[in-house]
Amino acid sequence: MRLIWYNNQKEQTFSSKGSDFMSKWYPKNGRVILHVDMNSFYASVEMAYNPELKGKPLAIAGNPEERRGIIVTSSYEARAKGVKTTMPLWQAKRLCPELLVMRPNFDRYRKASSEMFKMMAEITPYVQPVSIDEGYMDISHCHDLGSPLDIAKDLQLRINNELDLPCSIGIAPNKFLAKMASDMKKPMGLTVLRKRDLKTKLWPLAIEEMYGVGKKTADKLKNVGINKIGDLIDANTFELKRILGINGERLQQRAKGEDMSPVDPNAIYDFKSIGNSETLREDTIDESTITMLLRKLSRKVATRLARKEVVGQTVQIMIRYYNRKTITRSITKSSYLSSETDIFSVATDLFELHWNGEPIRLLGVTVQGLIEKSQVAEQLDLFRYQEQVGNEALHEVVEQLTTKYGKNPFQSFTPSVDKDQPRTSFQKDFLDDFRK
DNA sequence: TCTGGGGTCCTAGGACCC
DNA sequence: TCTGGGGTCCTAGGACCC
Repeated sequence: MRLIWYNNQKEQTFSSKGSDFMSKWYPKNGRVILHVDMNSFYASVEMAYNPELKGKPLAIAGNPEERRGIIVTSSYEARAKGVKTTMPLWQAKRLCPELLVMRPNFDRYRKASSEMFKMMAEITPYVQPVSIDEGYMDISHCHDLGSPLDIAKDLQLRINNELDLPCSIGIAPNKFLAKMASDMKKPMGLTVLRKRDLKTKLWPLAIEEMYGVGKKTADKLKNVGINKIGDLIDANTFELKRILGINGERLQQRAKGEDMSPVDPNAIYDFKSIGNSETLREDTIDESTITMLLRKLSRKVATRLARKEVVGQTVQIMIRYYNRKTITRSITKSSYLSSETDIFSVATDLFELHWNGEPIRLLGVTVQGLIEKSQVAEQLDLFRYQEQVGNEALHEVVEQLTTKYGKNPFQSFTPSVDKDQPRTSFQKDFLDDFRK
């Protein structure tokens, strides 16, 4: 019997106790989640592309020609010499003088990425990409394809055989544990992390190894004597909440091995912002340089908005000064914008209003409050209707529909229609009805 | 010679409304 | 003359992740 992977062979023979068996090992939320994590992805793709690079210390760096380049990814050979992600290039070269450095070829990476996600999608539609090189899969219902371990093994082999790319896969009852598991063995690791493995495999890990715990959080936790993931279990929940807010509670839940968050294939479609930023070659106070960069960034953002067919309501700029002090300033407009001209104009206004005159190292432009272009048209419909029939008639219709649907998608609907936009499919249905 | 660029989520204060 | 309490939106900053 392979349907219950929680049991290894031995224990299965012990514990086949009828119904109790099912409830014990294939429980209420008996999910099986994989986390697939490509190993040193960019470097591996380059090696697959040019096998002569294999076995050599290779690094992909932001801007190899420039002073401020940093290591984005490095091969295991480079890591062995101490080269690490985010390390400045000059530092990496000092540690490893024979380091081969390439700039990123994003088109290659995107191609490889889409091939690997295709392979996952052949196993199940429940695939959630989280970045170019990692994703979750919910294979709870894939009994026909073999045991979870077999499925993972097959997938790993296929990615390796057909794409020449190594990956690690974590197998667990939820996303958090799967993520932690895929991290435990690299490269080409396959790690099963069951609830009953937590004590030996998860809890002894240093607290900073935990997903969601960065430097700041680790410091705060260590200050109260929490040094290992297991220490979170017995910690006082109120104390954790006091120190870390809602995140404290969540970390404790996860340490206990609990994480109900679903694998959501649609998550990638509701992005909330699109932005571009760039570090200048040299710190500058030259206004024409600044203007040129703001225009370039606005253009990039506008192009990406257009490609995704969305528009946004808020424009944010980011200024990083020579001393790395960074500020953000934003403004929300009453209408939506998406053109280079509009974004540039708002960004420039914000810049002129808030620049303190000190030398600038980096500028960024981001558009937030995104909605689909098509929904703006729907909104205009509403607006026109309001103008035609007046506010009261509009109210009446909305109220009728609210009764029908049980809730009103335009919560603070009156008096300004243009403030609220449909966001959910429910709202779309509502609107379709409304038009009639 | 320090430290890129793309994001998400959370917090906290003030404005404003009911 | 002084006064509640809940809710949402906007803005800025911080923490984290890849």
